[in-house]
Amino acid sequence: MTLKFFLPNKIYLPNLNHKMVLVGGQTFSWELLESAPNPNLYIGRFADRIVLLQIKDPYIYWQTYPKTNDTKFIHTYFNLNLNFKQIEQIISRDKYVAKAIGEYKRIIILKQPFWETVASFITSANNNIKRIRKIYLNLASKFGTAITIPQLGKIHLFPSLNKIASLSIEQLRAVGLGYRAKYLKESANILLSLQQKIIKNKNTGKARDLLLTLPGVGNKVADCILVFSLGEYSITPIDLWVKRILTTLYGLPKNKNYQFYRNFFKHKFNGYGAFAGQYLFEYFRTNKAH
DNA sequence: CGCCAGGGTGACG
DNA sequence: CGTCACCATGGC
Repeated sequence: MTLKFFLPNKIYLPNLNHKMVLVGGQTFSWELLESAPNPNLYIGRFADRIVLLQIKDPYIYWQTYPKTNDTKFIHTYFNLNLNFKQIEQIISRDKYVAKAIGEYKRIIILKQPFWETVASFITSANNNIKRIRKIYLNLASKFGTAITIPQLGKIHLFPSLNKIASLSIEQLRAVGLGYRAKYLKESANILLSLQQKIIKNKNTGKARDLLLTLPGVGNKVADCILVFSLGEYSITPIDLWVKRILTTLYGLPKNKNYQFYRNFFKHKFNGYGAFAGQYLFEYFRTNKAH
């Protein structure tokens, strides 16, 4: 069958590296609909909505379901209040970041819904990007409420916080979570009463301490939630790849603790270490250039 | 077949 | 505070 999508809304977001941003390492909510004749058509699954995107540089055409034309969600999600060009100028003071910016299209940091981000990065521990995305999709398919999308039929939302909290560990294991099933279940239970408090304290520094009380959330996952959901752009989550970059390219010693590497970015990029880190992560993960 | 993946936990010093 | 075995799963 032939799919013809007429997505009635558009935002101006020139030069976007949609592949690295939407199906890279910062979100696991998107799937490229490769079977459709329309190129660069993505579907995103969230707890409250399904989103269709079609990238036609410099615009992104979009629609939300079941609430249509949800401009507020799209503008928040793509962080359109930020001046990306200015941020890129600031972080370009570093030669490796400048090189990445020069060779790749624009990588932005999304502002993702809180619960989906927590669930994604609890899943991410000692895991790989392809499988994290698959588990996210499995969670939606098995436990998410289905809604009807024109031409696509029934599409499952990502399961809500309440839904995951109501499931058994055995049910969660069935989607491939492995030992992380227990962490996701227990964290969901805690978040039933803690979520609003964390979001309310997102700019105080207390949010991080609260996140660290969740099972399956350590230093790195907490930083990912702060950066990819709570708008904290001064820090950089230090994962295996970023540490590899810091020790090989920048010559930092290998046997330091998490805070040591984290502070390196915090003091170097004038409040935008998160963007610098994201460029380096995507650039060197893709290139495998040491 | 072994190795690795956007790490965290718990036990032990 | 630092180290280290262990943790499920699947792609390669």
